[in-house]
Amino acid sequence: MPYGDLERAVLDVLWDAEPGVWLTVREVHAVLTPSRDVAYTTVMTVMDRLSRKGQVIQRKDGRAYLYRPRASRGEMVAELLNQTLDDFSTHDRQSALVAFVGDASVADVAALRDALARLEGA
Amino acid sequence: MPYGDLERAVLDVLWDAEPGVWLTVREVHAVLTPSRDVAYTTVMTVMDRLSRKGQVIQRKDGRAYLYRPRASRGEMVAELLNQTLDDFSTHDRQSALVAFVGDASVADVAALRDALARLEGA
DNA sequence: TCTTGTCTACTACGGACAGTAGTACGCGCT
DNA sequence: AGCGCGTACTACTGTCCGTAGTAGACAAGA
Repeated sequence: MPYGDLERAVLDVLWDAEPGVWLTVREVHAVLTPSRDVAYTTVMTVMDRLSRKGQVIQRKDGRAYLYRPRASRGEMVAELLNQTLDDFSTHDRQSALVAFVGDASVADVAALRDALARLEGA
Repeated sequence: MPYGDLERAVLDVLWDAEPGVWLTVREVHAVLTPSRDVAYTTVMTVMDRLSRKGQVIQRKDGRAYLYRPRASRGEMVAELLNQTLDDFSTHDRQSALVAFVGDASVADVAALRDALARLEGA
């Protein structure tokens, strides 16, 4: 698993915000805190690390930093999928995709068909 | 990245063997050793860890252990893809798949179409 | 039977990554 | 001038992985 548990939780908060909205550490912490008992500074550290890794974008606003995800959830997951494919199937990308489709749920298959159809149209 | 560099190299060796063939540590080490200067016991440790993690299957043959991958490369990569999707897109699997298809190379798109067509036929 | 070579089992260490968080310090407002 | 918020810096822990040595079991040859 790339990215830890808390990192993903933070990303989720950012992704669940309105697109284009920037959040402060305090706001993210507030969202997280009912489900996780985590210190403010911990959230800060994690968000800082995510920004170092390029997964979130940091912007200064007065004294505080504002954060927003670098890409949407879908885009970022798509990148991860590609990276997995790159890392593991140097030669054999095809058969991995075939196996993936073979295992896929009905809903996933529908989503794939749909996306491919959309390509067709464009 | 799940699995380290050497772990993947070991898996690659196992995957590149004839399907169904069991390999010894020595054999894997022999394949690896021209490209990587790595000790025999290192390969052994890695293979042992992979078997603890369930990625390879260990079978005793006399004194030595024989190893074989738990699944084919394609199957394992497909699992990883699914896991990424599960971990990250609790709600939003669809849009991740759409983004993935949108970014995909021509070859990947062809592979997907092909796999879907095969499903259709079956 | 003694020796030597081959395997495994056990142990260990260092670096990276992630969760976790305290402390110190700056800055603006009251 | 002091309080509160926010960041910067630092640090500790656990896990994963690369890396590998050493000890001990056991088989085959001399």
